[in-house]
Formats: sequence, structure tokens, C-alpha cells
Amino acid sequence: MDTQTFQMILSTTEQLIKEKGCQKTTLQDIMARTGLSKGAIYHYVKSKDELFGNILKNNMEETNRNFLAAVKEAKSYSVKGPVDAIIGSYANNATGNEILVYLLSQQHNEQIKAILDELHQSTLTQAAEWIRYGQQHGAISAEIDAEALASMFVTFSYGIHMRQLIDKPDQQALLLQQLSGFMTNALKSKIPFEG
Amino acid sequence: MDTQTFQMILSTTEQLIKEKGCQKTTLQDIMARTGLSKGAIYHYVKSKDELFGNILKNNMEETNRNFLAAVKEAKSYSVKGPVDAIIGSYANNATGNEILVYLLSQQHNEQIKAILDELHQSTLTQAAEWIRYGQQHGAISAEIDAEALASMFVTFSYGIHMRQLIDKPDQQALLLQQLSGFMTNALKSKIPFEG
Amino acid sequence: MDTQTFQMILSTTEQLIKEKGCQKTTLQDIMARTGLSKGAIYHYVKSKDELFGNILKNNMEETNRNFLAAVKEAKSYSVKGPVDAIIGSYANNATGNEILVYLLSQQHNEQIKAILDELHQSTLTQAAEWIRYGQQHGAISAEIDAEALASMFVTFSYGIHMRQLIDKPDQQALLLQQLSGFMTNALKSKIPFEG
Amino acid sequence: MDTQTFQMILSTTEQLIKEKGCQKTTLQDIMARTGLSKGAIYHYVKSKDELFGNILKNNMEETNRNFLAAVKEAKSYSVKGPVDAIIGSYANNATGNEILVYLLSQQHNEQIKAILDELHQSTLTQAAEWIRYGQQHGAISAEIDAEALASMFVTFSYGIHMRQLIDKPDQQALLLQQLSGFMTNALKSKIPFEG
DNA sequence: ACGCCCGGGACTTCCCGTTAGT
DNA sequence: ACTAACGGGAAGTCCCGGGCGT
Repeated sequence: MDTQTFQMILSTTEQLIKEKGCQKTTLQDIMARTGLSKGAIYHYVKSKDELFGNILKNNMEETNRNFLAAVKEAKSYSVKGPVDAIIGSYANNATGNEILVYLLSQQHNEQIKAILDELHQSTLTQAAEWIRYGQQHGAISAEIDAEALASMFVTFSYGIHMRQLIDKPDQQALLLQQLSGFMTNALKSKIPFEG
Repeated sequence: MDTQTFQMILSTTEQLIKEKGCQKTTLQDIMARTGLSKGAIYHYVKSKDELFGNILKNNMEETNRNFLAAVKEAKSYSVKGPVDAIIGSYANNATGNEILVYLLSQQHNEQIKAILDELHQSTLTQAAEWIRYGQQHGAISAEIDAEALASMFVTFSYGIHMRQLIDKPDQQALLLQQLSGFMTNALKSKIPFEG
Repeated sequence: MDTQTFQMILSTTEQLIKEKGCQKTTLQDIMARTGLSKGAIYHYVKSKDELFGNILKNNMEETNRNFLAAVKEAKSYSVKGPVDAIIGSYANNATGNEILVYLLSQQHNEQIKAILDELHQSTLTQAAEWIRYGQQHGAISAEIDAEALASMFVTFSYGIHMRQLIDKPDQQALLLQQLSGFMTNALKSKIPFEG
Repeated sequence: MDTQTFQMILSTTEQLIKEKGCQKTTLQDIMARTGLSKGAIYHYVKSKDELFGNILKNNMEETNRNFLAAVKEAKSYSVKGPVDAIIGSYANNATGNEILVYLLSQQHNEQIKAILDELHQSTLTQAAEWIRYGQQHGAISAEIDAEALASMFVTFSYGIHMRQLIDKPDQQALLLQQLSGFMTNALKSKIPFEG
């Protein structure tokens, strides 16, 4: 597997998505920009959707990596830092949002479903890991079920994804600020799942 | 404008989406099922996307109507009731989820963008209305900025939409229950936007 | 059926075949030269082979028409005239030869087989018609089985087709002359099928 | 050069052509049936066409050898024997017909053209040789130009090739019989090129 | 209001030939 | 001698949408 060519295809396509969106990015565009033929591209992926799926995967893995690194490198641990980090990282990943929604709309394709599932699981796992880390350092109540809280967190982050797509850019700064406050506050509660 | 025919097109298409998903539902399918020709369908809408948009609009308007009615008809007002109502209503609207995501992935089409914007605004407005209603009845702290809280609420509901699409059906009962607890709890806070 | 567009496709493609041969004539070429899209072309034919088949059909029908006209308009009827006419007409139809062989090599396609069969039958029929005409005018012995003789004639003409493709151009003049003599002579025989 | 492997490739491919025809026989098929990889096959030939060319060459050389042997071994020499022999031999060589036409349709490839030319020349030469042999034994008029007659003969045989491909099997017995009679009769003429 | 023909353009499949590496 | 991965390019399918005519 010629990793170099494949990476080139991925990054070129990502750039195209950034410029034109998923639907409008055609194989013709990718061919023209990469200089490769249709056959060459289909040598690496089985469909355009799978290509997009690979980009999203790379994209999210990097986001997750960066986020976790940021959390662990912070000197004084607090809740607000990571919350802002995660909100900010998802917020600035317009391409990721675009692809995520695009793939979500193609779920009837099993290939795609598998990729999304995998990403979802890994996101849940990493969120839980971060929460447990917070519990060990006393920033989050140890009584909380880390998996359940992670699940809430991820749900919220999906919501943010979508609002990034729906809201107008000039409303988003305020939204993100409110979100940060709301989540931080919720995380301070000893038992966030009612009583 | 033959409203009856148009309604027939809408409901038939909605049924098809339920069966096959948005992408897989072609005009051919719609033609076959309705017995109409392409020209007839395009007489009512300018594109397949607009057709889908119309269905979503009907769909969400009905959801909102039902939700608001439920809130106002409740005898003893509490937070948990409406929260469960909204979560449940979105949860059971698989077709709506499907279409919403589909249209979101087509946002580059201005027509679509307009429809989504309108829906988004009306959802925000109705959520705020409901919160103010809760404040008047003492279930929610009057100090809270109703618009901001509505915004949080809507963000969450979008997240739920997506999780409906991503999670496996058997995990969703637990998820919804946790969500209900989490949101109810958050709403009880006097100042849910940090301190 | 927009006959004009279709004819344009046919004649443009015929020209391309003349320039580059059947195999080398791609749909891209046809699209570029006609200014039409793939969808437009496939609206009129089901495959490239069928397209070629149509050209051959037109081509041969015209050849046959011209040939028969020539025979009937001749004042003094003789054998040599028509023989030369048929040999000459097939000889100068390089494109027809090209397509005929191309299609022959695709016979596993039923569509093609049908076209070739039809052409073959019509050629046989017309040859027989011409022979009977010769018999009525005393140029060919009335004892001969016209169908059988037509069959021989057609076999020969196929052979000529192929030699047009195989022999070098400078050898072909002599070949055609010899063929003319040979066939004319054979037709003079009272009972050309042994004794 | 591992002759054994090469022969195996040739015979396997010939078998495949018999089953599926030239166009439908792909390298994948050949690879699967021989158990060899693409590289191995391309070690022996430069292209699929060249592979087919080699098969045809083998095939025709064998046909010619058999034919000439049959002519020379016959005790009482007559015209009808060899005529029937040649007609029969070409007639029963369906694979040869198939490949011949296939290659003819690829003449734009110089490689192929060379192979076909060589075969054509050798066929002409052998036909002439046989005719002179007939003249020496008094079966054919000595006045006849052997090369010219050979040329007619070969033209006819090409015609037979094509009719083998075009006619339905149940019509072919009659056709071959008529051809035999017609050619035999023509060869008896003292001066078959008019007068 | 509706039917039908025309045409555009995307995606995908398939197959061939090449090349780097055993 | 042979393998396997790579890449080029053509054919064909599918579906959307426009426009003419009734």
C-alpha cells in the first residue's frame, strides 16, 4: 500500500471539501487536483463515501489526540479548561462537521455505518477516560458514573456540531461561551442525574 | 394548486423515506408509488430537496405543536414533564431525524438553508416560550435568561437527534433516561451559566 | 425521438471511425465531437456497440440501394456490370468493413448478433432479387437456383471485405480485377453447382 | 524460456476462448485458470492481443499442415477432394474464426497487423503450392495462373470464415455443400478469369 | 395540471499494462 | 521466473431536472 499517494489523496480531498462542501466535491475535482485517474483513486477506496469516511476518521482521531494531550499537560487541573478545549476543538473543525453530517445522511451504506460506529465508540471511551482523570484529580465528584457523564458530554458535542452548521457565524461566539458555562456548571454538580 | 395531490405526494414520499432512507428514495420511486409523472411532481416543488424540506417542515411543526400543547395541558407544572416530552417526541421521530440530517448535508443549496433556518428559529422561539411559561409557574428560576437556556436546550436536542441515528436501538432507552435526568437537574440550577 | 440529434451522433461517429478505427473511437471522442454528454448518447442507444451497429446498418442499406438502382437503370443488361458494381461498392466502403469486422468480433452480445443477422438476411435477399432479375433478362441461366447462387455471391463478398482489411492497398486493384473476372465467368456457367 | 509454461498458457487460453469468446476472455480468467499471475503471463507475451495472435498462428499452421498432408496422401487425385478438405477444415475451426476476426478488428495495433500479414502470406503460398500440385497431376488446367487462382481461393475461404460466424449452425451444412460444388465447378474451367 | 422526451453529469465497475520487488 | 501492488482509462448505470405539448 503506497501510503504516500493515499495520504495525498486524503489531504487533497479534505482541502476540496473545505472549499466546496461534500456534495459539491466530485471525483472529477479530486482527479484534477491530485493528478490521478479514477482508477487510481478507486484502488485505495471502494467508494467516494469511504474516502470521506477515512478523512473524517483521521480528522477526529487527531482532534481526540490533541484534546487528551491538552488535558494531561495542564498544570492546575480544573473543569473549565477541558470543557473549553473540547468545545473549541469541535467548533473549529468545520470540515469535520461537514463530513460527519454528510456520512450520517448515508448511513444506509453499511461501510459508512461501521466507520461512524467506530468513531462514536472511541469518542465515548476517550470522554470517559478524561472524566475519570478529572475525578482522580478532584475536579469532578467521584460519585458520578463516568460512562454516563461521558455519554451526556458526547451528546452535547454532537449538538454543537450541528449548531456550527446551522447558526450564522456571528452568533456562534456567544453560543460557545454559553455552552462552556452551562457544561462547566453541570459538571460541578455532585449528582448530575437528578435525585 | 391542487392541495390534495400535493398532500398525497408529501405523505407518499414520507412513507418511502421511512422505508428506504432519503438518499435511496428516488424520483422514480415517488413516481411509481404516486402514479404521477415527473412533470406533475415538479409542478409542486422545484427540486427533490425542496420536497424533502416540505416534509420536514410539516413534521417538525406538528412535533412542536404537540409538545407545546402537552406542556400547557399539564395540570401540575414541573420541569421533568416537558423535558421528557421533548426528548420523547424527538426520539420517536426517526423520519424527521433522517430528513434533518439529509438536508443539513445539502446546506450549500440556498433553498434548503432557508428552510432549515426557519425551522431553527421557530424551534428556538418555542423553547424560549416554554421556559418563560415555566418561570411564570415557578418551576424554573426567574433569574435565568430564557433565550440562553432555550439555546442550550435546542443544542441538546440536536445532539439527541444525532444519537438517535448513531446509537443502536437497544442502547437508546438508557440514553434517553440519563438525558432526562441530566437536563432536569441542570434546569433546577438557579444560575446554570457558571458563577 | 429527436431524429436530427440521432443522425448527428451517427454521422459524427462514422467520421471518427474513419479517422481512428472502431476500437480507438471512445465515447469521450464522440462526446467531445458532438458536444453531447454521455447521458444524451445513451438516450438513443443502449451501448457503443449498438451505436456502431446502427451506423453499419445505414451504411449497408445505402450500399444495397445504390447497387440495385444501378442494376435496374442499366440499359443493356450484362453480368459484368453488376459484378463490378458490387465489388466496387464493397471495396470503397472502408468504414463499413471496419465496423462489420468489429461487430463480428462482438457477436456474443445478442443485440449485435440480431443486427448482423438482419443485415445478412437482407443482403441475401437483395442478391437473389438481382439474380432473378438477371435471369429474366437472359443474362443468367434460368436453370440456376437463385437463392443458392446469391449465397455464393454473398460469401464471396464477405471474403472481399476481409481482404480489403488484410491486403496492402497497392495489391488491391489487381485483386479486384481478378475477382471480377472470376465471378463473371462463374456466373456464365449453366449449372454452377457441379455436375 | 520455459516452453512448457508458455504452451500451458496458450492451450488454457484457447480453451477459454472456445467457452466465452475473445472479448469476454479476460486476463483475470486466464490468471485464474492457469494459476499464474499477471506478471508471469506478461513475461511471455507483450499483450493480450499478442497472446491471441500466437494461438491463431499455431492454430492455422496446424490447419495448413493437415490440409497439405491430406492432399498429398490422396491416391487418386481430383479437385473435389482438396476443395472439400479445405472447406471442412476451416469450417470446423470455430476458435480460429473467432480469433481471426478479433485480431482483424484490432489491426490498428502494428504487432497484430504483422502477425496477420504473415499468416495471410503463408496461406496464399500454400494455396498456390496446392494448385500447382493439381496442375502437375492433371486435375487443374495448366493454363491457369496458379497465384491468381490461389488468391480467389483464399478470398473464398475468408468468406467462409465469416459465414461460419454469421449463419446459424443448422444452415451451414447446406451452405458448405453448395460451396463445394461451386468451387469445384469453377476450378474445372479452363480459363476461370473470363474470356 | 400533467405526461413524456431530451439531455447532463455524477458514480462505479472493469480491465489492461507497468513496475518494484522477490 | 514469478508476484503483487499500482495506476490509467473506457464503458455503462443511474438519477436529476428542463421543456414542449396536451
